[in-house]
Amino acid sequence: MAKGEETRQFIIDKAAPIFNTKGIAATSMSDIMEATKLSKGSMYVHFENKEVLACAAVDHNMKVLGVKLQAEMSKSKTAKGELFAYIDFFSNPVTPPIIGGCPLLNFGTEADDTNPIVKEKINGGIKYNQQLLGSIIAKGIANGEFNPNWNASDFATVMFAMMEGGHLISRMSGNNDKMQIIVKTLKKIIEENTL
Amino acid sequence: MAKGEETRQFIIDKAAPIFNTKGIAATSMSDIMEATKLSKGSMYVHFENKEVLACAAVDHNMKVLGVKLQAEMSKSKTAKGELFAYIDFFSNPVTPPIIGGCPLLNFGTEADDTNPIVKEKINGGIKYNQQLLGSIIAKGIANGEFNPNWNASDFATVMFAMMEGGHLISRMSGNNDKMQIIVKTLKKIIEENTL
DNA sequence: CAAAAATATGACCGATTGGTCATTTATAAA
DNA sequence: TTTATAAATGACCAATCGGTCATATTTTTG
Repeated sequence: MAKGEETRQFIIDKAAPIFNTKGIAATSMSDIMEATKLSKGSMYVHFENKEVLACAAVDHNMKVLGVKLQAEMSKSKTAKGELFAYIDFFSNPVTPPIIGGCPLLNFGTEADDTNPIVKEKINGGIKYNQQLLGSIIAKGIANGEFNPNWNASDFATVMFAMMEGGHLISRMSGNNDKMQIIVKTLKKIIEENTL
Repeated sequence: MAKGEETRQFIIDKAAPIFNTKGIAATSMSDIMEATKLSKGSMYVHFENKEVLACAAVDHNMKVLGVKLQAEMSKSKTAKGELFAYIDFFSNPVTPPIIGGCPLLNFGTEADDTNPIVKEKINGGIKYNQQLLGSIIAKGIANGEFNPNWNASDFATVMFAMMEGGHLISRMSGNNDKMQIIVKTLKKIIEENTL
């Protein structure tokens, strides 16, 4: 990797958790300078402005989270195991897989009415998650693991929504109790549809 | 109402939707000045700083939403009717009851790691919603409307989480399709527990 | 109506914002 | 090793930020 690209990645690595924690608007270029110990001029060699850096940070957060998730899910052999791995991966919002919590929730709500580019990135991330879950269920049905009358697409939507909602509740209360109820409920539904 | 209190309320009325749309960090006092057509000095007669105004705006958004919700729910005579009214009230995230969408989601995610005061306000709002739903179900069970084995508290949590998650999904995609799936699923569960 | 108190104004403040650029330093190519 | 290219620096910029305050105006009180 060329020196330039190396520094660019280094900046993104340091910036991503800051943006995910403080939000885009509340994160300043000085915050990134402090975290990277780089000069202001150097930042602008690699990113033409704050918006571009923020977008790169959004992408990075989603990618890192996706890679960690896949690493966990790939340990499972069955469709049911994969769904459980997905649930377990996100079952602890107070100490989440990446600093700041779910980037879809964080950047999504901030970008909603103000940043169409980031909003579309988040929309893509949400769709990806729903499709991932839907295809696992479809695979499980094809496998003979799951009840063939189970609506894969609908449950994928419901499951994703419950996880995000549970994430919000638990982060606000500061403990994972409510998320555990979500986890328990989802696993029960999956069990009920397991043959 | 004294003149001072009148102006204070007027400022909050104008500021609340702006904060709910842009977020606290991204909303400037100039934004409020422009919306109210008041001078900067006048703002600081009624609010000692931006943080105090933002808190008042958060409270206001939650209160207005709560009043509108109660108005809809009070039309129902049965517990099932009240739950359906709650669901219908939030069933259209693209054109939500108040400008900017759900304040619990908006301010919650922003305040999460940065603003403990607002965070606690949102935590209170979330608890209130769960308790509201839980008590309606409990009432329905006492009534003989609902299956007495239904776990009121757990379903209240699940329902609230699904609504918030669905809200996020639909606002990001810009249409209510996924929220309709959430609505359909919740109503089906309620029907299944109706005697 | 007059005096006192509350409210509204806008110029002004220091600090910080995102962003630029001439210059220096380090890397890559010849 | 010399030369050309890329990257890093930090002083600097205009604009905006949240916030103050002397002054003017309006409202309330006696």
